[in-house]
Amino acid sequence: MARKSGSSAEKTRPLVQAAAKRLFARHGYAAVSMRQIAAEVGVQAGALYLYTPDKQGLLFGLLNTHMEEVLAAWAVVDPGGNAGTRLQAFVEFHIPHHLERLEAVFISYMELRNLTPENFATIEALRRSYENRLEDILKAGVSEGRYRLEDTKLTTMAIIAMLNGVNTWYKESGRFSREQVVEIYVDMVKRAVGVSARE
Amino acid sequence: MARKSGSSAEKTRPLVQAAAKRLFARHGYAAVSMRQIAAEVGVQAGALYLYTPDKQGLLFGLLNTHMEEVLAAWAVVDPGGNAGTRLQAFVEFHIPHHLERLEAVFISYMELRNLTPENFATIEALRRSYENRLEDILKAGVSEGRYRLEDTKLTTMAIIAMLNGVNTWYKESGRFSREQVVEIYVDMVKRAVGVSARE
DNA sequence: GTCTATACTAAGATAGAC
DNA sequence: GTCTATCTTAGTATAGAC
Repeated sequence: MARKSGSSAEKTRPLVQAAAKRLFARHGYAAVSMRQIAAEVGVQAGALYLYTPDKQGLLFGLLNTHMEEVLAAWAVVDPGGNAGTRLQAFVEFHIPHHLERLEAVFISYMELRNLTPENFATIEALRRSYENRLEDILKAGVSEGRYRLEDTKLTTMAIIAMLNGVNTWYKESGRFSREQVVEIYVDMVKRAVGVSARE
Repeated sequence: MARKSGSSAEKTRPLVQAAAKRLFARHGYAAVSMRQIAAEVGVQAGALYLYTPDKQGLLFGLLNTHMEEVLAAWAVVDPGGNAGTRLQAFVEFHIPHHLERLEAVFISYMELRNLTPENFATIEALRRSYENRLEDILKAGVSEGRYRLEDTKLTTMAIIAMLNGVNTWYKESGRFSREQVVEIYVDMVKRAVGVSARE
């Protein structure tokens, strides 16, 4: 049953994506050649075109997968309930999730301008969708009279920037464990939205 | 006295830097060719090598100038005195200064990996130096018993990330003026370091 | 499914005329 | 100080053998 020539296609495909992710993250999309990616995988440049229509397709595939994964993962752990609980859960989700995906996150911020306009629009919509998850929490918190903040959109951007910043400096070998970092950021975020640290 | 052939060199040099800045910011260092830069300036590719040893020199020059400018500008406006005054001044300096230099800031974050190791070390040292200006304020604030925060280094990184984030979303045509954004961020930063909004 | 070979285009940098 | 011309290298992508 099924295909005869076992074929290593379904082994090679993920290898191509992994190699592209690693190389794009390290050297940048524009600086990486199809030959380099092929060399990493251990095939010839021409063989890559079995798995992607072109170089752009590799980049878009990575970013699209990454964004959909973030959204799906948050949907799973979102506890619902009051804004206080959800805001804390969001920080506790966001930091470790993104620390686990350093390369994809890096590419997502650096290579947006190398997407075609259509692809850019798709990724941008997903990103906004994720930001809206946070803003909805802040809006709910304001409605509940729980937060004291000037503007939910602006505060959303400030919090996301702060949380994403962790990816740029966190070292596994550093002074803080991930759990400690998360705890400190939970406190900082709560204070930033106008909740006392010990609610 | 002085040179005979008036020469437009001292007019062309800044044009080259400006064109490189604009193009690197828009398309990325790796994606921009010397021919494109030359075309923007209105000279031939070969002529660029009168003003830079190579493409790398253009990138390094931009980043180096940018970082030294930030440090010098803060040194001028740093009010000294107590940490509360200085922290507010830092936020009021940082946001507009960086909004005025969108392209240079963008390049400074995106193109670090395209610097040679030596050049990277130089720029990185300048960047750290700037971060230390903020951390010193936080340390002073802690000594003065003014702030309630877990860790000055980590809080420094969080604040810088938050402030830099403004560059990614601020639009002149948006709902807030720069002054309003600064005011809101001053409040958020003060709360994040553990000071009540109305100190 | 992968390889070799190649068409085509463009890159960074330099030499030498003007 | 700038131009034209060119060297050398490397890029994306495709065709066709195996």
